[in-house]
Amino acid sequence: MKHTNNLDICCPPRLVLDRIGDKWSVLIVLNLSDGPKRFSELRETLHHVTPKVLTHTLRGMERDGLLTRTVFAEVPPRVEYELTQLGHSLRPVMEPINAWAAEHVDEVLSLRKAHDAQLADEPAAH
Amino acid sequence: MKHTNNLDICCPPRLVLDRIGDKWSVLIVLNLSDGPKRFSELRETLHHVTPKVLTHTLRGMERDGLLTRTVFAEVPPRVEYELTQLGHSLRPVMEPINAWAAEHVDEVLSLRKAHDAQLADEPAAH
DNA sequence: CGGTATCCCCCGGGATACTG
DNA sequence: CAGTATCCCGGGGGATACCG
Repeated sequence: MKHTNNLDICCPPRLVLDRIGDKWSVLIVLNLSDGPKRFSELRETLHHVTPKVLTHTLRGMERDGLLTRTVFAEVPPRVEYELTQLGHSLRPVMEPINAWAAEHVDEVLSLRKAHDAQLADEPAAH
Repeated sequence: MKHTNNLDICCPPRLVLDRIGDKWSVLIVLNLSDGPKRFSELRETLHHVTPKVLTHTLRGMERDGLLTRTVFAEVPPRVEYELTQLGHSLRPVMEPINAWAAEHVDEVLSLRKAHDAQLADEPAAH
C-alpha cells in the first residue's frame, strides 16, 4: 500500500479483511468471546504461535479498539486481554464465515483436488 | 504453511479467509454478482490491477470452484468470468463484512488515530 | 510470565515489457 | 484482447535467543 490507492478508502470491506484476514485475529476473537484471557493462555490455544507474532497481532487489534490490554502489578506478571464492545461486534461477521466454511470446506477441497488433477493430466495443451 | 500445521484442518474459517482474504477476491465476487464479465472489464473496475495479479486471483478462484472461465473462439479473443453457484453463495458471507465495515469504519479509524497519537506523546514510558 | 530482539524465508502484489 | 514473462520490494510470519 505504497501509493495510497483510493481503493483503500472507497472499499470498506478491505478495512475488515485487512484487520481479520491475517492468520490469527479470528481465532483470537473467538477465544476471547467468553471472557478475558492471559497471554500464555492464548498462546496455548493458538497452537503455540510465536510470542512475537502473537504480540504483534494483539497490538494491532488493540490499536483498532477490538480489545483491551490490562497489566496487573503482580509477581509473576499477569496481563489480560479482553474484547471490547467493538471486538464483540465482530462475532456476527464471523459466524457466516464459519458457517460457510463448515458447509463448503469439503466441496472446495474436492473441487480443488479435481482441478489440480485435471491440469496434471493435460500438459498436452501446451 | 510449510510444516502442515493441523490448525489448517481444524479451523475451517482459515479456508475462507485464505480464499477471500486476499486483495481482490471480494471485489471480484461483488463485481460478478450481476452477471459475467470479461477480463478487461474486471481490470477497469478493479482500478487497473495488474494483469498478472488479476489472472492469478481468477485462476485461484476458478480452482476452488468459485467461478468459471469461458473462452470464446473469436477474434479478437473474448474470455468471460462468471460466478458459479458456490461463488454466489459467498454473498451472504460478505454482506455482514460490508455492513460491519460501513458501520464501524469511522470508529476504527479514529480509535486507531487516537491510539497512535497517544503513543507518540509518551515515549516517556521508556 | 510476558514479552523483545534478530535473523530469515516466502510470497502477495505491483511495474514493466512482450506475445498469440 | 487476454494474457505471459521477469524483476523487484515489503512485510507477514516462523525460529531462536535473550530480558525485566
